[in-house]
Amino acid sequence: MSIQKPSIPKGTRDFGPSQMAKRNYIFRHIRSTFEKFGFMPLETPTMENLSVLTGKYGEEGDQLLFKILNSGDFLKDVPEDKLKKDNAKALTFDIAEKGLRYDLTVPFARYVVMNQHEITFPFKRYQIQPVWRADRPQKGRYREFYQCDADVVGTDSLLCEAEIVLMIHEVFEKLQLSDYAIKINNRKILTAITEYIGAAGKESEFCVAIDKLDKIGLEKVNEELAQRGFSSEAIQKAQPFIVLKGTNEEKLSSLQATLGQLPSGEAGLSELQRVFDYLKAFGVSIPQVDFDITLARGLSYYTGAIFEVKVNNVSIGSVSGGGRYDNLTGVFGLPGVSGVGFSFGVDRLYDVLEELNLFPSEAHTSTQILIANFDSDSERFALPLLKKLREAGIRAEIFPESAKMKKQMNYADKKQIPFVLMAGPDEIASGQLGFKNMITGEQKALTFDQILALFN
RNA sequence: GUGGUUUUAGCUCAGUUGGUUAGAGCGCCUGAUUGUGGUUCAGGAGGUCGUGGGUUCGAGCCCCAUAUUCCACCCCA
Repeated sequence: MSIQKPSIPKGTRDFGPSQMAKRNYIFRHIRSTFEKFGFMPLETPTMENLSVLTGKYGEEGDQLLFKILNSGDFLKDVPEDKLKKDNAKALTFDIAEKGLRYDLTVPFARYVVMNQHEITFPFKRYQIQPVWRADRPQKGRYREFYQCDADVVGTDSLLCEAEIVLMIHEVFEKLQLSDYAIKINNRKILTAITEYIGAAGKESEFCVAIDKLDKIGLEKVNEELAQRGFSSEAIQKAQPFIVLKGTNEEKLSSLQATLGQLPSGEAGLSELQRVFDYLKAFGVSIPQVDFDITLARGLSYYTGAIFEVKVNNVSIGSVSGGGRYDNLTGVFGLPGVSGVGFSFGVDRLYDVLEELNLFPSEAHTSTQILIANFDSDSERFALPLLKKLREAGIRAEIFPESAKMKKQMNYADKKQIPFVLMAGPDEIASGQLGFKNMITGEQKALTFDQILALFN
């Protein structure tokens, strides 16, 4: 057998100990925030039946699904005529009946429908699991990445939207991020705009174009609108909306005169107003909240509020996003359940914190005390001490063999272990153990109880 | 999915028009120092030049294929 070079699939990564320490630092803060706001954990299978996943993310999304090849002779029951060349698409559902989850929201909706009789509504759940997308990878864009979702289903209350903003704010505060924007908009407002400019029904084309304003500028956006079949009159009428400026309140009131006349506009504007009112009622001021009329978001299931969070001055895209979906469970046979949720992208948050150098040194939690191993007698002497250290809640380990002191010290240094405990023949005889601080290099002779007392 | 880009030691990178034995810094190992890391000094190991083909007397360098990285589009966390 020839030796093969080991490799991992495109767009996936290994996470070593120091990376895991930093990732766990992010997970910790997100999880504790979700729990503080009353969300309960949920996990769903890595793979779903393909029929659960398809058709939920638009045509583009379906193409990004990873499909799982059926076991056994997967061609056995495929009709002859489907096996022709250039027929891969039609063949897909015959040879793959399962797929890897693309996000956490659709599996959640599936779970809600399957467990509707046990669930007490409103149902608040959080879910931290990896998702897979057959995207072309780039920086900050992976084929396997973690999402941290929090959703509430079974209530229309806009209090949920306000609490989502609060949770984002809290997590970012804990991660010491302050220069970011929580962009918020409402699908109903976008609908109203297309109606107002006389292009009703062309909402998604409109969204795709204006979503790029930041990136390509007004002129190109207008070009794109024209390309997508908007009349010059419609584009003209859309201008005031695209370039809308001012505070969130100013934007809302200036839109009242135009979009407020339309039912969808009225609904969208008042919903947004309610969210702002709730935030005010909480007594917090979150200057990062920005009503951005050009925020669109691609996922087709959003119907009300939409969110997106972007950290400023970094090379990474949005790190969080979400919105309200009025009828996600409808396709699974449970109509009339409204939900709202959002998701943190841990992998992108990681890249952001790394780029801004914001990981605290406490992010690495390693061993606190290493016990040096001199010989078999000292090893035997040390084991009860090691047990006592651990019982006191101290992260401790003994070097597993009586290697050269140089090697053991080097091990402690590389692993960033702050203290080394010396209990060799001399120390055992005198009862005074050597306790070395690896940061200062200072070494003291102390009894074991004195050492324990330092960590109480 | 479309177009481009990257790949040479563990890491970051040099490598001339195709020409002998492919280099550096850092890291790693050994010793100075058989009970002390991080500093210093001396020595050492480590490469199928992403992979598979091709052109050539001769390929790290040219050609083809493929993988991978990153970028733009598309879309998104």
